[in-house]
Amino acid sequence: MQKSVTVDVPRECGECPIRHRAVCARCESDELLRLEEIKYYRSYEAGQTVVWSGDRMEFVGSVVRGVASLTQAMEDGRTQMVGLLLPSDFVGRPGRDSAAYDVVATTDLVMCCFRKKPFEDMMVRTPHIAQRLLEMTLDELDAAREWMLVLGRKTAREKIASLLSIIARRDATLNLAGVEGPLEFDLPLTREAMADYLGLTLETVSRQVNALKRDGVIDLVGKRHVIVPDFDRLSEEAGDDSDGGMLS
Amino acid sequence: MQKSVTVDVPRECGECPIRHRAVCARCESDELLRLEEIKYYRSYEAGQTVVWSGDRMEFVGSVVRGVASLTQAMEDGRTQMVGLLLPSDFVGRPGRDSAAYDVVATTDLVMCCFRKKPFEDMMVRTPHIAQRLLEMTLDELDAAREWMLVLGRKTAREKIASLLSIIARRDATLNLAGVEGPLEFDLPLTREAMADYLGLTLETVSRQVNALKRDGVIDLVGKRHVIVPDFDRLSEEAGDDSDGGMLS
DNA sequence: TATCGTCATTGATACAGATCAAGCGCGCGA
DNA sequence: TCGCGCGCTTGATCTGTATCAATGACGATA
Repeated sequence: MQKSVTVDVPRECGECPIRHRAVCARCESDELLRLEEIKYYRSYEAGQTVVWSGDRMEFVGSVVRGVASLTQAMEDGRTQMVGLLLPSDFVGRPGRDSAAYDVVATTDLVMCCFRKKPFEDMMVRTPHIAQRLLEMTLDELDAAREWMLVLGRKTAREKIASLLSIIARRDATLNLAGVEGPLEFDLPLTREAMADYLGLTLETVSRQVNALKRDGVIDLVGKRHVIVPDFDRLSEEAGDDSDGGMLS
Repeated sequence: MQKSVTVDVPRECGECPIRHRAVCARCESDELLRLEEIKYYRSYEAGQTVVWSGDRMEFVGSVVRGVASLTQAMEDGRTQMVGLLLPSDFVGRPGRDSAAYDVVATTDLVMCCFRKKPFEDMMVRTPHIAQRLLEMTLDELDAAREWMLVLGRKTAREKIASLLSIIARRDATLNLAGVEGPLEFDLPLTREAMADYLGLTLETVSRQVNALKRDGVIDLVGKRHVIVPDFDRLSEEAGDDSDGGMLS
């Protein structure tokens, strides 16, 4: 049964919650107007696939609300998440016409889409967009490299702590969030999705999450709501330099 | 003892072996002239560190000859390679002033360097450079994501086969190389560097390389020269779709 | 209220790859 | 020519995580 997703989207870019972080962040108001002409919103419900790997990409766009994941699968079913897309993140590669990864909504999702061709045309004429996209891509590359360290060298416990720390950090920068005091957030991922993110099985994820809880590193309300009483402690468990490194 | 590295570099960009693949690939001849004014070459010998993570970056640049690696280390010494830089690859991030990773020459290395500030200035005025850098960064991101699947989900044997396949492919596109017939190349990495690339120990790397040899998937001349009699077979061992996917 | 499905937990066991420990082979400098 | 060091191999053993197998908890549907 089709659950109806309330589409409560800004009508103007000026009011958009991701206005200052997305690919359009650097646009002047006239550029924004032209973007507005080619944009449209689309909603997906949790679990829905946005694009299948190999399919023709009709659009590129930004996550406005919700969370999506980029995953890659082997023929025998082994699956690795290769991107976690939070609000303001960009989906799609200008210049390529078929998707390289599966894009799946892991929560209810709203995307701001641009038909691919007009967007590409606009990118050529609008350096502000290309500049911002370069910056965002470089950030994603950094994130991917941090993730490679997690996948290649960390223990299961450190992997879980790393994931929680990454989500906590991104959640904190997205919302207001003073750095001090207990952090608190909802996990946007099932245990299985966490396993796909971290290169583990869902059983190991479950065991290690509960171990971190037993050890007081985190607290759980239900299965998805996480409280982090001491972020430095969590960073330590993640094996990160204890530089207190909030912010990127 | 300082081994002298013969610096046999092109004097003009027009004769440069990476002219059509590097960050300057799209430049017109007048743009190239301006780049030539701010460029200089630097050589490193195998094993030398080009930049330390956290250090101030004085320059950005391209690998002209040789191989370098980008690595990240944890406090306790665990090390993960996060980038393998072959000729034409770009080092450094415009807009950031301290290095995020260690850059180490894994073979003798020649780099074409640009002082950071003048290059950044030039990037603003020269869309061709920014465009090409975006394209290259997107390619690197794709490579990083393929690598994440390797790190997260593949067995030791598949990891080794994947690495060999990646190097064979890049080597083939760099040189002439018809697709058919046995491929042949030198491994630019020690067993330890391969282990750091793949999230394994050097012992496991050694065992699996020799296992692939015993099984006839590869042949070795000495310890570093690899012959691949059947590339499809290698791809299969790597767990890749047997789409015969040469080229990206 | 009963039933089903999804998501998560928990336990027992197996195994791939890490770890610990020699030992080899080749190039280089003395 | 010897000996040393580095890169690599090989073997024995240990262990962290996967795998296999129930079971539990909750929300939705009938």
